[in-house]
Amino acid sequence: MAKNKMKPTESELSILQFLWNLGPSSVRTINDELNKTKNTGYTTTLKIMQIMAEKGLVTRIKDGRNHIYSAAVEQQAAQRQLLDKLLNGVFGGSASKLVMQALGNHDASKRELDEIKKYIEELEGGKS
Amino acid sequence: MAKNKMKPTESELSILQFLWNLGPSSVRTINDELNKTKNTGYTTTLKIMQIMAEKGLVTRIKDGRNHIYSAAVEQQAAQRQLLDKLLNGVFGGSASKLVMQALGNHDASKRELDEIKKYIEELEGGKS
DNA sequence: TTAAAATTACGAAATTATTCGTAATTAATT
DNA sequence: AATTAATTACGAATAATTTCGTAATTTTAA
Repeated sequence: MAKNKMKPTESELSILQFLWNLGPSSVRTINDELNKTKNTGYTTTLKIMQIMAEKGLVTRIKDGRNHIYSAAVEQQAAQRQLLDKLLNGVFGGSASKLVMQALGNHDASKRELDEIKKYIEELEGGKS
Repeated sequence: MAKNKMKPTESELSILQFLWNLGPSSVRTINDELNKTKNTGYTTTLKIMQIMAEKGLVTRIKDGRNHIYSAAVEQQAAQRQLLDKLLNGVFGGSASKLVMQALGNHDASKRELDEIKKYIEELEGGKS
């Protein structure tokens, strides 16, 4: 099983986040991380990571007795997928509503706001 | 029945979306809407809405032979909760990353971009 | 070299979510 | 009133996801 556009489940996503942040990691490492916030059995984590490998969400190599897993989907792709889901799920597809809500609630710094403004101007460059 | 903070499932969210947009509606109405994009049996929709009532996600009143359902969670509350989760979950808490990704992927119109820019300037007003 | 410890493989149980069939109920129509 | 049509209630089938027990394998240590 290796085809693209496989959509990660909730718990697959939380494992991917660790792989993105920590880089290639063993099951043990990931399971330890998970257990900082949620009690999860080792074989549970293992199983999910094995399933992820079947789906092509991660790759793995042997290293001694361990397997070392690496994310095989780009963080950006996952961000995009979740953003889509949120956008259509609860913002009625309006990106600008989402954006304004995000900015309003989360109090970005002036520098961030300037960055975004600049980015918008770039986007508008290709539009006007 | 149950208390708040119930997290809607995927299909519950799509029903909430219609209730938010259309206001209080019968099962028939919602099912018709759903069937514009996805083939869904009437009793399936009914069942999910009944479950939502048990969870307290919707309320309902009798109207003749029908029940009329209303969203019992505010759209904004749901937006904010899910946005927070996404932000901290996959965007490392960076609202600007999220915003730029949203704008980049979803190709807002020039008018929308202008609106957002204006909104940013308002926000900056209270910051400079 | 054997025993202990850690890891992987496998399968199946448990949980959660979705779908739908059928019976019971209610309202409208004749 | 009797028939028909629509809706609700209920329960169970299906599907998807998560969890975990146990056996097999591999490495480390005694």
